[in-house]
Amino acid sequence: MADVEDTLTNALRRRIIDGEFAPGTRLSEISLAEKLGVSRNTLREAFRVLAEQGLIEHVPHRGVSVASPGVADVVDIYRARRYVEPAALAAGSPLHPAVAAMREAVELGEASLEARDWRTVGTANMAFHDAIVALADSPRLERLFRDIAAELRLAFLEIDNPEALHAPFVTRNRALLETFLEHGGPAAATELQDYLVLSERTVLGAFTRLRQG
Amino acid sequence: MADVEDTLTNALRRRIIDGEFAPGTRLSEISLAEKLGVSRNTLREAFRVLAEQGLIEHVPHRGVSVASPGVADVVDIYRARRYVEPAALAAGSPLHPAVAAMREAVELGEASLEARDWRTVGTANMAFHDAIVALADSPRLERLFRDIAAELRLAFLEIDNPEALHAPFVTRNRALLETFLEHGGPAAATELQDYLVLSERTVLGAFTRLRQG
DNA sequence: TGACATCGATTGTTCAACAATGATAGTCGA
DNA sequence: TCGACTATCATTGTTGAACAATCGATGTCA
Repeated sequence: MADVEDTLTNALRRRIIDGEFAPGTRLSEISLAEKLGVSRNTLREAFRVLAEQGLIEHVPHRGVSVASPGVADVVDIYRARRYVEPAALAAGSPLHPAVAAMREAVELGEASLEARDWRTVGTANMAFHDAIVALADSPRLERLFRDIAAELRLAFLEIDNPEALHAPFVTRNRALLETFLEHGGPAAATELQDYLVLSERTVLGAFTRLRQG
Repeated sequence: MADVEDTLTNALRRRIIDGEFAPGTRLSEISLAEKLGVSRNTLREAFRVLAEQGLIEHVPHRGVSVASPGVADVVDIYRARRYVEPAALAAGSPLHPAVAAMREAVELGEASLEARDWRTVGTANMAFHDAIVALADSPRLERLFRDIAAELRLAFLEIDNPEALHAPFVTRNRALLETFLEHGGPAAATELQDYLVLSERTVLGAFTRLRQG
């Protein structure tokens, strides 16, 4: 299964994150297996992995569906982010290789902002925060962030107003990087705390508006 | 699979954590499936879940074996713990339901210490820290801790000197709980930082001695 | 209208088979 | 004798079909 299924798991993961299957979509074993050209058993193994990662939801005897994070999930995701990201930034070294990734993400975000390519702006924002977590040099924390970042992407898909969601943070990413390099990790960590509060508020606001109208 | 396999996954998980399969043990699909009375396919699905949780290691075409955490893993596990536990304690409320769980864990640890039941002492210690994480009210952080706690148990199994590993921390748990209740979260968080450093050093020391002879 | 029984579709699970891969053992040559 | 090579074999990866178990929907009846 490592051959076909590892590929299969990644392929499915990418397609879900890319929004090919909208959040909440039921994933039928039979039809999806046929569509992907694999057997039901192989597909089910991939399902278990993705369910464990929180990307799909598995209800016994009712099948799996793409996760559709709610307000509680978003709140918890940001709570987890506030536990990890500021601390990683505070303790991070400006000489760490991940700093280059941070800079690249900032620049990609700025370029995509100008091109009004909101999808890529969102990807760049996530890459920026991924790089922040990478400062901690902890595979386990990176894996946690990878999973919650994927969940957050699903939440973004539900909202479907990428400009409001991603655009405001390109400037903040640049500023945060400069604070980190010029004033050090602790100062940047404080700034990131506010950043995350604002980001959470933006997402939750969009969610609330979604429910009302 | 939810019926048989959810049970199956939990059963396997428990047996691994309990040390029925020593760290590093190869788990043959055929023989284990026969032993457990399930089919290979069903067992493989459980394997995927446990592999995702870090309890077993999966090498393509070579099967799965019980994880045997090394020094790097222990270091990373404690790094992750230092990111989560002190912050959870610092922000935790003394009125939180998890405080009762903390107290119960302390008392169970003290009783088991007197009975020289090191296995239960270890379980109680883990329950104590689990309760600390529960203070954060974050399902995702709890899941992270659940996984790394299980890995840590495997590391303990490798060392196999439960008294030195668990006994010293019963007193510290009691002290930490009292600090939390009497002087508040931040003070307790500071104490927990030192606690975790000491704990890590204890485990790593035992590991090093293990390699040398 | 609402409770109930029936039906159908899907999931849960098993089994048997075969391809692909990795490890092992045995062979050959230097 | 030793090392490289090859053949063999056991195990994993994957498939397809089959059947039981369960859920949801449909339709029936009071």
